[in-house]
Amino acid sequence: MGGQLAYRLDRIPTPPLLQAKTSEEGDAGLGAAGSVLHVAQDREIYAEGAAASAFYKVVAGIVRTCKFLSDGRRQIDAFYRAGDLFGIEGDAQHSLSAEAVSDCTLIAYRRRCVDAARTGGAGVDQLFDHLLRRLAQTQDHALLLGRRSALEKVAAFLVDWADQSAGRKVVSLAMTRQDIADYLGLTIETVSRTLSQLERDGLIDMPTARQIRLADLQALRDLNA
Amino acid sequence: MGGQLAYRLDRIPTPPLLQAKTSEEGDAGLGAAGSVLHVAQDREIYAEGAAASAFYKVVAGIVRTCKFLSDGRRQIDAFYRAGDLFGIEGDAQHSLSAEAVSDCTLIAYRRRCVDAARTGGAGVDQLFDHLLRRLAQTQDHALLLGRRSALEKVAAFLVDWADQSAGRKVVSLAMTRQDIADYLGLTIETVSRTLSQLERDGLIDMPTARQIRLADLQALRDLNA
DNA sequence: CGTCTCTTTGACAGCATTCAACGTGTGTGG
DNA sequence: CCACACACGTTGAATGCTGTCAAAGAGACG
Repeated sequence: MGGQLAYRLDRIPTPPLLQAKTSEEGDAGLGAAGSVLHVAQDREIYAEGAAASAFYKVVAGIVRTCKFLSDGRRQIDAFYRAGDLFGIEGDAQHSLSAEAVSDCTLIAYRRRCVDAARTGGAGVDQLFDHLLRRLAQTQDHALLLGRRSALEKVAAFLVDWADQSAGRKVVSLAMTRQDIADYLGLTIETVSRTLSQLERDGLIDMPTARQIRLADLQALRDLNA
Repeated sequence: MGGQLAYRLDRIPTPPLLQAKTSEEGDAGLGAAGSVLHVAQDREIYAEGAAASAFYKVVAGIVRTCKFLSDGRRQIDAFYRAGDLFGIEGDAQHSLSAEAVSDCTLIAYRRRCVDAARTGGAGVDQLFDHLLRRLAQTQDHALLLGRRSALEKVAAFLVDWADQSAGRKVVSLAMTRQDIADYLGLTIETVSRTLSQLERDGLIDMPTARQIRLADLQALRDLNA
């Protein structure tokens, strides 16, 4: 567990640089104005511990939220896709950092929308739903991290990602093997080996490394009985 | 990962049997009446998937919430102590099961208190805080499960538990080694071995298996840099 | 004092990691 | 158009951490 240091520290992204555009637009759901911004691939959106002055909605692209240990080990908490909210905090500070997996378009909302909702304003219900769903997802993730084998983890990841991809059987992975590994609590090599094994066993096809066809979706699901 | 089946299935608790007393008492915080009930050690409070008709506050004793895989593998999500709330769900069903680690006294609140709060009623703020705190804790737990070694996990558990025990240096563990293992994503043997190693190294003393004195709290904290 | 559960310890096996080398794909410049 | 660099991904060999299987120790309780 020691040798990851130099290796992993290399991967820590550059400081935040939000190339915000000045456009403003309303948002029916939250009833609050938000400013659109673009973030380049691998750029940090906010750091763990940074002031939580805003939260975000993904318009396009993929976002990851993660935590780091002091020696560079990383745990990805979640990937966010178009339509997802992230960065809502109770504290004044963000408890995770957020980074762009691919080039992203986001809408930033002012934090006080959350505070307003908490005291009974509009959007309470929506925020509640979001928090409850995130909590349930994080609990499922903990079960996966604590009690599943590498094979089960990778299968679960593929099935989840496929479900979110409108049920299509070919999933396009926006993230690297390193991202997948840090999401599943594995190493990049184990992820790669496990995918190869799934392909040998006929459960998946990999036309390219980032394009995965789920040839036997049922078998993949069964791995997570 | 296979041989756990028969072994683990033995540990699944008996069906719910809430020996509710008929007393009623007001609760200043939530502004809602709750009924007091007692649950014996290892009894189930509610099952995963059961109707979430109520949520609970711990008056005395320790509660665990957990998830099971179909083969009996268990992941404990959290331990709750006097004053803690648990069982608040967005869905109609509980996403985790809850069990009494020790004999417990609880207050059950009607679920509609949550629904009322969601639509802007009293207690919104309190519920929000609870959810946000739980989410942050679960995210930390995921980092521990995914990226920490056995030694780091056990040290983190002891430090956490000590923090919650009013900072005293001698912690009384209400739970078994099996509970600790299922919380940390380890086996009972690894937990035991790791505790023995910490004792050999002088970081802790174990007068009894359930009484642990943190002899070198700083060193324990340093294990989780 | 025996029984039962919980815990500890030992020996061994196996899965995931580590370390290392080799492919593969893409973009750039000659 | 090809050569090269570079990042990303795959594969192999060996180590090691944690799990598995087994047995013995320690308390609690009747």
